[in-house]
Amino acid sequence: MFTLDFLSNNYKEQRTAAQIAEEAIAIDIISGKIPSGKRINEQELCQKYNMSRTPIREILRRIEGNGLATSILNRGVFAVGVTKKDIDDFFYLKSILEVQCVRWAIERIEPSQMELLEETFDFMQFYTMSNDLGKMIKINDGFDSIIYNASQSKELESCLTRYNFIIRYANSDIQYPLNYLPTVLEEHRAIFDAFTAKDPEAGAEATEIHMYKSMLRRK
Amino acid sequence: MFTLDFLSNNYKEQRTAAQIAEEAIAIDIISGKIPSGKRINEQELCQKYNMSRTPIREILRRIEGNGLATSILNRGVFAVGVTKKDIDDFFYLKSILEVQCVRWAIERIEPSQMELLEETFDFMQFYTMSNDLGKMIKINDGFDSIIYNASQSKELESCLTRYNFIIRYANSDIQYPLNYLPTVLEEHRAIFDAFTAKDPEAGAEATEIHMYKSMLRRK
DNA sequence: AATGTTAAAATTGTATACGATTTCGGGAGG
DNA sequence: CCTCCCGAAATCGTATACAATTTTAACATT
Repeated sequence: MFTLDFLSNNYKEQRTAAQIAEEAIAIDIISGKIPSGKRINEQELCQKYNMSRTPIREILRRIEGNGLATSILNRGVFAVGVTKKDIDDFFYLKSILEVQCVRWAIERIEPSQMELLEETFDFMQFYTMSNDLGKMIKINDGFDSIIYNASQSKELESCLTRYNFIIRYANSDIQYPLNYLPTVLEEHRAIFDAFTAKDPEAGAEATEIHMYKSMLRRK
Repeated sequence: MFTLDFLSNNYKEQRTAAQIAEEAIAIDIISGKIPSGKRINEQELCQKYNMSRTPIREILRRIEGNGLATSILNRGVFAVGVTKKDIDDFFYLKSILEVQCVRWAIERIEPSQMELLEETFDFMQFYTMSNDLGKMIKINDGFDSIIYNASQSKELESCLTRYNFIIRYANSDIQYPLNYLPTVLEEHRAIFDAFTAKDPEAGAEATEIHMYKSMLRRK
């Protein structure tokens, strides 16, 4: 039925146990379940995720590479948490980078991606009418990731994906006012229209407005 | 003699063999010595850096976390190179982020950091007079890193540091015109003046100009 | 009580071993 | 000559072993 992967609930990428554990550990650090600065004990993780130290250590190195931990020689790896201020920074940087992302995406988007974006926007209209918040949140993410991809900038895409991941799990909740769905639809429509008009500056401006209003919706 | 660490040649952080190997491998990927997409053989690295597979694999995981490699289950890790277009992106993103960085730095800088910045700018004037390009390049980096630090944004600091690292080793050479030193000094003076005047918007504008001219100086 | 010492326990860093999977190359069959 | 199959070699992922370092906790000294 759906041509858009991210709408399907059953859709799951094949992931190894190590990848699952990595995401879980990353979320634990971001959410503060593992407190910032705390030494992360390898043995505990071995027991918790039922693996030997070798894969656990590799996971920790990857997390370190992602900036969520630092290691000190012979003393282990320490969680690097995400403070309230960090989240503010991430939001601000996200808004700056999304503006540039939309600008590039409008300049560089390919026909197949444009089709996907059109299809996605149709779904957004549909879910706004049917008042389905859950589906809407999901498809918003899909809308964003198409744009990230269309920008053809690996760096922008990975930065923004990372920011969204951190923002999501750092319990920085969002207020959903009563008219949230139609409001956000109109914000997206402005961006979408800039894509159909192939007008990067209009897209940048619409994104700036959307980002500003998103920040206001934060608790 | 020097109170500024980064001016001393003998100054070297204590680093483990693994950290040295990691940087070397990262540079090999960035510079293209390890071609993009090539599978990275663990055994070869073991021989080259004289370690067993365990630490080599951990290094590769960290590099993976930094986006310079991807791994495919049971097939190994593959270099993710930096294309000419990637460098263009990095330059562009760097200029956007440095503008914000200066804005925040002027808002947030602490007295001790301001002293350091003043001291550093004095050295810049001195090395411009004595026409010492090598020292000037070094102290420019120092000037930048003080500002990165003063922005009090971990994310900005790590992003910009990474961009500079990649730009440096991706053989994207810079042209040094005859009047390079005095020209760049004036660009920096405009930024420095904004710090003394505590005027974030003036700093942002001066940085935008500086970034724009830096991009023009690229080959 | 506070401080310094020291030996045991815990933890990290590295090497090695081994099963599982992939890659490679030669030979059979078309 | 090309394709397919299959066994050997190479390579990867994980477990385990052991050396090096740090942490701890008890004890002695002041």
